[in-house]
Amino acid sequence: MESRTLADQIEDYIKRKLNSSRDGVIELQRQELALRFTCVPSQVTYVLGTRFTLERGYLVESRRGGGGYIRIIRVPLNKDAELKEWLRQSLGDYISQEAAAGLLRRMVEEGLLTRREELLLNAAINRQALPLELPKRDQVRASILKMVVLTLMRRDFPD
Amino acid sequence: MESRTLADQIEDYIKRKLNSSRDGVIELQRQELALRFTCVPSQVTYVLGTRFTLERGYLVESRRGGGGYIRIIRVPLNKDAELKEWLRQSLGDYISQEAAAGLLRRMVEEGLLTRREELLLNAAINRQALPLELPKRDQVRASILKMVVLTLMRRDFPD
DNA sequence: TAAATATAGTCAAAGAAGGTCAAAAGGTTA
DNA sequence: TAACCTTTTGACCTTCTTTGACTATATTTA
Repeated sequence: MESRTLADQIEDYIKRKLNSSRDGVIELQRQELALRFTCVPSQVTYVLGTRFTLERGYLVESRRGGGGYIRIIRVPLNKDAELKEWLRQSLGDYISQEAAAGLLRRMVEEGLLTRREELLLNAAINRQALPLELPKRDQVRASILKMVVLTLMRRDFPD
Repeated sequence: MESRTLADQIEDYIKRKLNSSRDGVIELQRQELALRFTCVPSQVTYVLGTRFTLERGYLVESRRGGGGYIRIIRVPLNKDAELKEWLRQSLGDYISQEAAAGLLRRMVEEGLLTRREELLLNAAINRQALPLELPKRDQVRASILKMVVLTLMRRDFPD
């Protein structure tokens, strides 16, 4: 498994908790997590800031002071207008390999792509697959992804 | 046969590790290898870039920062000399959209790809998805397809 | 209500990888 | 030997993680 760093472990822990919550919402306390993983509290903040972003489909709310908490909400994307809007916004004229991989991963999580499809498309937009200089490479990648998304949204695309 | 440059030794070492791995996937750390061979880390990068290429049937992934690693994946092409030859011939350095579509279709017929995967990959290598001038476009298409095929042949690729 | 307590947030520095690029060194070949 | 290709090195860059000092805000208590 991919829990090489503390941050990865904390990420996994949170995701497990989210999975076992019925409504995709959990609350936790920063200090408690820090104790559980023997780290400074800001480590938790780091994990939230890098892994539980809106781009990746999470909303994080919190409150300070006594009785404070951090609430993590998995944001569902309902297959239509929202999804298109999200894709339109995420997919600019240029996109890095990392951002593209993030988009594909999200699509898998939303049930739009299978794991196999993700791997194949990741291969197709991989740096090594696009022997181009840098502004151009990110541009072509964005172009490919747009086409893929359009295809995916065609009425006659198979389930 | 006694070339024995440092690069050759490192190459051999990595290949031995790959051989003794169960699934043709290993992970290593650049710095660790550099220490083992008493060389600068970029020497390892050089070996990877010259010996563990797509053409030779290897995929290389990596991650920076704490917990960083280099993952080397060997695609078992030798398993199937025919397939290898077929790919070498069909999939040259350049390939047209039509020929590429033919390959994908063939792969579906062989049970290597699903219909959905074919549609998505066709979208990805479509003329419109590759805003490039003509010699280049066919070259990038060939590159993408190679990457996709290699990915498909990874031992750890899901059924 | 003021002070104490309990949380969470921010930010920058330090640490831990890997990447890039070009020059120097070493080999091969015409 | 000159030209060319491959290997070796090192300086510098980018990305990601960990840590801690300091800040902000909410609740509880005196």
